[in-house]
Amino acid sequence: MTDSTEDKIKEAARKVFTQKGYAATRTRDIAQEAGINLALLNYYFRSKEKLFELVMKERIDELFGAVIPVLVNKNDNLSQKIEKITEIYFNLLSQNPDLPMFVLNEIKNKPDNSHISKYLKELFNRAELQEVLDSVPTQMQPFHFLVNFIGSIVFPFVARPILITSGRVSSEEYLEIIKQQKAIIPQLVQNLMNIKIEK
Amino acid sequence: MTDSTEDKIKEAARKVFTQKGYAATRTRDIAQEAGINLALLNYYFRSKEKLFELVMKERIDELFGAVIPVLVNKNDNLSQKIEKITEIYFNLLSQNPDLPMFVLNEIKNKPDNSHISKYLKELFNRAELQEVLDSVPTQMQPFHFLVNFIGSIVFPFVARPILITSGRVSSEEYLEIIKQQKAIIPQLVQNLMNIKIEK
DNA sequence: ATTATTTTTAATCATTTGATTAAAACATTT
DNA sequence: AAATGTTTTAATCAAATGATTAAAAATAAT
Repeated sequence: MTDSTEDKIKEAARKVFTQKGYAATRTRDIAQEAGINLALLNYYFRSKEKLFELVMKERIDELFGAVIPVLVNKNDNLSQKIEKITEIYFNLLSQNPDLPMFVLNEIKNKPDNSHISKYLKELFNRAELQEVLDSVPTQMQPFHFLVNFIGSIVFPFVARPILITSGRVSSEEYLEIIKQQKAIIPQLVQNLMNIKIEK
Repeated sequence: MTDSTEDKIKEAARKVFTQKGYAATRTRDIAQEAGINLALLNYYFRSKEKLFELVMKERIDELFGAVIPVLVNKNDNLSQKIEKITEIYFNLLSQNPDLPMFVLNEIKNKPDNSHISKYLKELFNRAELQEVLDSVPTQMQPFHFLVNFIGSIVFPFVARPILITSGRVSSEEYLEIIKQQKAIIPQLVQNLMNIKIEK
């Protein structure tokens, strides 16, 4: 617990921004969460906006960067990669259920933030990604395949608030759904590769 | 174009709230969008919060209510219902791409708003829904099936901002993905029903 | 036409909010 | 220990924001 003040603020910002989103977050919330004087936030990070961009980059890294090592690894074949990515994502999202919604929503809200969009472009245009996508035996566009694969992982997490709030699913049942979803992903992906596209 | 003042405000609120979310929306934005004096917003709707709840209910209705008639219709069998629901959703979301993210996000942000949660509970606990779910021949929980079905429709829309901003997909290519996604939904759903669950 | 009622406006209020400042407290160097 | 540099605090600012008010304008009722 001997975090530097700077780290305490960044950590608090990460938590509050992710939970409430940029617009609903008050710099005072962050200061309180970090247990520091409000002025220190500006002393270390200049502005709410700057602090946000920092956090946002880190969260994007967390969400997308985690799979890069797997994609790059030449020892794994496609189905091994898919298995590992699934494993990584279910762990990551179980620990950070708000993460995907946060990133999706903030990118939607500020699509023209140059820092962030530049960062995203770099991540999504890496040669390694293209290489793996090219190796997918599918009739649909490889990127379309990716959307479905990732969607089947992410959507149950994004939909959690509505499932719980609707009262249709208890917290325990929700966990059961997540667990089962993880188990069936290999089948879902296999089925995806067998999808027939009519020309 | 002879909308009443009240309707003009509600329409503007619907637009701005959906686009920017509750927290980022300024009542002045709504007033300007509606072309009315700011005070009229409070005159007709008391507060930002009240106006928001009104809009939110309508949007929830739009997002979930549209499929009720299809579910209820006794003349259609399951695959016909799925086909019709797919059709309805792709049309709805093509016209309202921000709608699902808005609803998902705001419910996440205010899960304990009593009005809204009560409304959601009613929608999700209708007997008709249960009846249809019970008719799905699947090894997974019927509600889990629903999450995957709806996810394969909604996720491509939720992911749009990130796909476009990443530069990996042009607007035209995105439309192509959506179009193809719609076309393969019957296969996806069929595959879903064939998923094997190990006990 | 006059009065009453409803709708609209401009001005203003009280809070909230992001940010700054000047001084204090603390740490480091000489 | 004195001087210098860094971090922290309390107080404050200016702008933004949701909301109200009192008067004006428009509409309806008598």
